[in-house]
Amino acid sequence: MAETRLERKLRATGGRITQQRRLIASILQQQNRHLSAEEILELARRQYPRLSLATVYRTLRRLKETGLVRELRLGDDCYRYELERGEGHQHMVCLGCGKVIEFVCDHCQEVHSDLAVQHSFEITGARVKLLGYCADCRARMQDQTKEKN
Amino acid sequence: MAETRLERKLRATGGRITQQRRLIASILQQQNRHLSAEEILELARRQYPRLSLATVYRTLRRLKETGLVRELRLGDDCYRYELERGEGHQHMVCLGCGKVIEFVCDHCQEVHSDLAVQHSFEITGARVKLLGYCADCRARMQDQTKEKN
DNA sequence: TTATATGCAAACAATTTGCATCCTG
DNA sequence: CAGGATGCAAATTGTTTGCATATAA
Repeated sequence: MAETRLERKLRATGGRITQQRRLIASILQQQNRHLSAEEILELARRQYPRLSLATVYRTLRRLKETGLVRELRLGDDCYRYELERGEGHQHMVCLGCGKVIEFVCDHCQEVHSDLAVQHSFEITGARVKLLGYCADCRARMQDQTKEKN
Repeated sequence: MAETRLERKLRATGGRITQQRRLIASILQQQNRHLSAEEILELARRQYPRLSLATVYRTLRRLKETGLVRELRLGDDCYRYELERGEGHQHMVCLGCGKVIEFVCDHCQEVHSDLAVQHSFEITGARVKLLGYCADCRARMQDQTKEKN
């Protein structure tokens, strides 16, 4: 259970297990996608209306420090959070519609390791973000071009 | 000359060539590293003291749109800007001292292209950010551990 | 019981915007 | 000369913090 993992990690860093923390962790687990603090707040308030945004941020920071949560930027100016799943997935972000496509790339990881050795750098985390256009948006752009002719 | 390239690009998108824009572009060119808007302002004001931060941001946005400038996030909560050099370099960011190591990785680009094909995604830009610790910081951490013994 | 977590409101920092004025084309 | 660009100050947005209160251990 993620609950157990959460509790273990929190206790290991001298933290307490509160309703709020459990709730936020469970939301990240259920949704299984990069949520913003605001989105987490909204979802969490359905079950616990008095939750504050400050607590969401504080909890996310804590979970990030324990390594349970991964923090990223996808292009809209806010941090996004997702449960660390350990498979090191990465993201493609469509500049047309904002859609985010996840992918796992073992090959990337090998290349990164090689680079790290070359620069005597020790990698603790990698962020790959491919910007561009998804198939749908490209199709839409095609259509619009046709219309004009 | 970059001046010419700047002028061409700006005109192509219906923009005007002003002292401020020229200055900001030349700073990015000379410094040849990821600067924040504040840093650019500070450098620019040495030559043109009445420059405003708003103009810096507006100019950077414009240069980004024309493809002359690349915008990135390196971990300190502000955007950083660098002249688009076309060789698609990427960054390692040291979590200890903030140092940024640049690297060029042709192999990465190949892998990204393959991924794009697989997901029928069209890549217009790639951001790879490797987080971790540089050699200096690791050495320092070693020393500190020794001290305690 | 006591230190950690919370909620609320206020504080902050980075970026954007409205508007009168300036200047390029 | 007209419309885009600038400077200034005010506004916005996302995130953090201070403090009194609540709660897990």
